[in-house]
Amino acid sequence: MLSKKTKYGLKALSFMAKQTSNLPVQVATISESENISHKFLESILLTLKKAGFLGSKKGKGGGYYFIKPPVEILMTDVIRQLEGPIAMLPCASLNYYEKCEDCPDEAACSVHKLMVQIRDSTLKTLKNNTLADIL
Amino acid sequence: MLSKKTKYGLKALSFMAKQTSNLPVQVATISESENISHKFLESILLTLKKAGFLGSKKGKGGGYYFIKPPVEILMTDVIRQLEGPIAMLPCASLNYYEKCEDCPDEAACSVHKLMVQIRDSTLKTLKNNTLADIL
DNA sequence: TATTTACCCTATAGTTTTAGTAGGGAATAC
DNA sequence: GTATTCCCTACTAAAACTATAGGGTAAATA
Repeated sequence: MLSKKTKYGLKALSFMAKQTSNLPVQVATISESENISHKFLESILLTLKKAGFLGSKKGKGGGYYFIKPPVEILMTDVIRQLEGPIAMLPCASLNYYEKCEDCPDEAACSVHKLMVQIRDSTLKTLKNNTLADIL
Repeated sequence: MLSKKTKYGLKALSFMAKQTSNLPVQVATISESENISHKFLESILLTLKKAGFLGSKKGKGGGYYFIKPPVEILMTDVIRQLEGPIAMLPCASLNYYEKCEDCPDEAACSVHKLMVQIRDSTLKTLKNNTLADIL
C-alpha cells in the first residue's frame, strides 16, 4: 500500500501541473484544494524540492514551482523519492536492494523470482507515465 | 512492501510443493528449513488452512498437506488472503475497495487512474503464476 | 488408558512505521 | 518593519508488524 505521504505528494504535483499560470503555488492553496493537512504537506513538498522536482520562493507571492516540466517527471522517480522501493521485497529491488536474512540462495528462491516479475511489470507501467501523462 | 507474514507463507507453500512424498509436512520441518519462527509460521499456515488451500492432520505423523494441487493455487488468491489488497490504494482495489475521504471525484483523480493501471499490470503477472509455476 | 506428538486458539508485548502536530526560524515583498 | 511564506527540528499518538507465551484439543502408539 502507498503511504499517504506518497499519495498526497502525487496529488499535490498533479494539482500544480493543472494550473494554467506559471506563478508559484502556495502550500495553503494545495492543502485546501486537496484536503491535505497543511503541515504534513509542507514536509512532503520540501522532500520533492530536495529531490530536484520543485523549486520554491519565500515571502509574499512565493510558493512552489516546477523546475522540470511535468512531461519530464517520471512516476518511477517520484514514487522512489517519496515511498522508497518499487519492489515488494528488498531482495527484488533495483534501487534499494537488501539481502533476505532467512534466504541462503536468492537465485533458487521462488518468492524472489515472482517478486522480480512483479517489479518489472510495475516498472514498465510507471515508466510509461510522466506527470503530464496522468493529468 | 510485502509483510513477512506473506513472504513466509509463500515460502512455506513453495517448500511444501517441492516435497516428493505425499505425507503431511510438519510446521517444525518448514520452520527449520526456511528459517521462520515456529509459532509465527503456525499462525500463517492456519490462515492458509482456513482459506482453503491446505488441510491438516493432528498427532504423530500429522502436519499440513495440500487440498488443491499447486497447479490450481493462484498467486493472486494467496496474496489476497495473507496480505490483503493487491492495489496500492484502497480506491483502486477490486476486492478491498474503499473510497478516499479526501477525494471528491474518483473518476477525475489522476492518482486513482495511475494506481488502477498498476493494479491491472500486477494482476496480469500474478494471474499468470500458480504455485506450480514459481517452483 | 497413558503418553507423546502436533495442530489449534487467545492474549499480549516489543518494535517500527505512519501521520501527523508544535513551535519557531529565515527569506522575501511591500 | 511587518506580513507572508517557505524551512527545519523535535515530538507524539495511533496503528501495524512481528512475533512470544501458554495452554487446549485431537490423533497415534504402546
